[in-house]
Amino acid sequence: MPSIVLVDDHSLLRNGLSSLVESQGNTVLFEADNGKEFLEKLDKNNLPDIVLMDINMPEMDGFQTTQWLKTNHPEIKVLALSMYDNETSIIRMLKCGARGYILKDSEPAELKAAIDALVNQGFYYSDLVSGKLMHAINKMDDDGDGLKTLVPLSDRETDFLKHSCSELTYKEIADKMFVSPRTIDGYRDALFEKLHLKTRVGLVMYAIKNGIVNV
Amino acid sequence: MPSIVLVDDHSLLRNGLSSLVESQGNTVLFEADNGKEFLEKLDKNNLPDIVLMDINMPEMDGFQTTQWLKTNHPEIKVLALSMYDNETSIIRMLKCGARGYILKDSEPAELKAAIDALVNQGFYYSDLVSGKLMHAINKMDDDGDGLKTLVPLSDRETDFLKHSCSELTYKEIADKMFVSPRTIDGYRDALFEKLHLKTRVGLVMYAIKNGIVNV
DNA sequence: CCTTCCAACCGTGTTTTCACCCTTTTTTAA
DNA sequence: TTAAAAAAGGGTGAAAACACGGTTGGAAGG
Repeated sequence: MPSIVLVDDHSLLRNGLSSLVESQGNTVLFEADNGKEFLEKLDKNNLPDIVLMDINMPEMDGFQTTQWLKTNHPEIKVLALSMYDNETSIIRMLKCGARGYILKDSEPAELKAAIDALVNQGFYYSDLVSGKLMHAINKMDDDGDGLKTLVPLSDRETDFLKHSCSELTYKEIADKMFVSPRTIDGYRDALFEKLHLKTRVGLVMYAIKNGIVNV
Repeated sequence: MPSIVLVDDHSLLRNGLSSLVESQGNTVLFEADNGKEFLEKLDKNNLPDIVLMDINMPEMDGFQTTQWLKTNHPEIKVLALSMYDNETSIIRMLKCGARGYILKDSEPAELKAAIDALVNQGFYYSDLVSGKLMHAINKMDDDGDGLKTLVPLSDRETDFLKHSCSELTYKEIADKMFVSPRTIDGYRDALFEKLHLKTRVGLVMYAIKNGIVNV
């Protein structure tokens, strides 16, 4: 009987999920509202087999938390649970050490299948995940830049990206970030290059899809 | 024992929610994936007391479905269930006839309180909703335009808004919509006016927050 | 019938955004 | 410790976005 921990900031979903996975024959060790709370509640003498991990959370998100688990408790298997099926999130989550990825609009049967697969085979790659992986690999070949989908953004760039999702002009953003407008130009151009975009709207959509800003 | 129907496209959440509300002493009549499915499943001889209604759904969203219920079965009480706490959604949902509005990250206790309130008093206005309503009223006084938050957009404007959430230039959008770039200018200016915005990024953020485009 | 309203369209001018090419300073890594 | 990379700042010009003030033609209502 696999022991499971739920990490998600939507407590209605989390509670419901809790009864669901228990009815499917699992034990829920505890629940946490976000990554930070999860770390606090984690008991070294009673570790879970599986963590059902949301991605977008306040305080400490799914990427960070999964990464932490990868280095500190690699034996704990993470099943990512997300609202969205965008490629970058999937790839990034797998990069951080997740063993599977399912959407919140999956059927309960798929959740069960995923948990079983994690217990028995150690991983669960749904058609969705396989498809996205395949697509990502194809794109890698296209532009010879395999890192494309998982470009790390610097703190300043992330900060700039957040400010871009507003009606501020670049000059105003420069003021808020205490740098010259030219520097902002630099951040923007760097992001255009990295993310293969060409307009500010593109930046905004990227930031939202990847949870850099919260809508 | 109040009978309840769940309408939400995230079946994991829906299933979990189902066991949760049953454990709280309610009957779940049925579940539906979206508004359209809900209408199909609705049995005139066995109507629910309460509908737990998600807002963002494919096919037919929470606004439309609630509106339909308001005209066809006003005795059925709708409790809106949303990810986001943005004012326009709340106001619009109440306008459509919802008797309450709770967030998906509420505690189960709040869900129970809301359902009880709907049964006993016919409505549930949480602090969140009251606060937003108050704020909306204050803003009404500010600009003398009470309709501000619930401006109806024309089909063409909505269409334009969707296209705006891309890297297309206005000229390219004009081509796609088979009108002159000047007309697009007009749509944009009209939306700026209606929504109190001044940049394209503002439009994009509005479209996303109000579910006009799906991320 | 006339007026009002609205959608579509037009012109002009300013501001913002984007592209491209550049230097200096600081940090990182071989 | 020296080479390379990253971060910051810069200039110019073209393209896109925005502001404002118009025109036209058709539908709705007094």
